Amino acid sequence: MNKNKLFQQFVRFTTSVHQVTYDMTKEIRIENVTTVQYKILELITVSQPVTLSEISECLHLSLPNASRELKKLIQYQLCEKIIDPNDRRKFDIRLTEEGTVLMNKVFQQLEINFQERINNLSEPELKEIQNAFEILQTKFFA
Amino acid sequence: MNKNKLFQQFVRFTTSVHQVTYDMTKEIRIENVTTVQYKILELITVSQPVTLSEISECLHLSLPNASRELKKLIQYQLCEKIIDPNDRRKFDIRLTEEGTVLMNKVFQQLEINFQERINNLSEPELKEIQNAFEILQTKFFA
DNA sequence: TCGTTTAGTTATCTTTTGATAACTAAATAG
DNA sequence: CTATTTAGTTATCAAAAGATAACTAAACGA
Repeated sequence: MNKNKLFQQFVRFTTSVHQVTYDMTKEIRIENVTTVQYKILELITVSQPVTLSEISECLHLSLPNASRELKKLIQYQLCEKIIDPNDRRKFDIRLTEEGTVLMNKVFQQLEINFQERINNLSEPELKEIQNAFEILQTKFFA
Repeated sequence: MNKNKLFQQFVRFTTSVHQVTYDMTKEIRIENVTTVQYKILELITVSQPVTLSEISECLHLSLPNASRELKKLIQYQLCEKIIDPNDRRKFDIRLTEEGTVLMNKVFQQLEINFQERINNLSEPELKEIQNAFEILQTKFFA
């Protein structure tokens, strides 16, 4: 196996992934919510409940900056803190009712964009793609 | 095929890709070069020669902002304009000697990071990965 | 030739993001 | 019980990135 060729393929591939995910999300813009704030919402949505430290780590934000941005999302009533009874320094963060409704809409739109992309593919092709996701996820992007 | 499951797999997958590419590039920091400027350098490197409009479009920068950032890269002598003789409004952008040396180093480092990731994989696994890249690139992220 | 479009520039302003210091309050460890 | 660590906050400053208006100069089209 030519590992340099594989590397070049990897570079092209990741570029495409970034391009496509950008295109799929670019139309999604929530009022008053900046890019970073949206990323936080996305993270909460998929791994709720989450602590501030986790947000900070996953999104590579300093704790002060994560705290500041979260504060705004709480002001907008899109998420809320639930203090951990076992450790009152910590708290879990969840979407509010309103935030849940909003993020459901967002993910529905995302899924529509996704379905459009795979619309013209045959059943065996879909199987291939599923398989490819799985292989890369477990063996490379683990 | 359960398309909703596939969508969820896609979401997890793209998250991982972003995570891994972030980790692989985070240590790379060129003096005085900001994130956007680095993105521009990367683009020039892989698709040289390139026009300002192409940079603007590919990186989703307005033309004025792209122009401003490019100007700085030219000041740092990392790239240069080559005016198109057929259309003197346009120009091609290329890396300078110095820029080429720098970006070679960057890509070498990237490749080292990449090789480390695939180090523990067997030859058949590498083949699988190569195949997975190819399928996703041609059938999904095209 | 003249108006229009294209490609890019310059200047300016705002918003967003990043960094850091100094802080509180709770938990934990010796 | 005290010292330290952990988890997060608040305030402040600086840098980066985004948006827009007004511009130049070349090319193009009728």
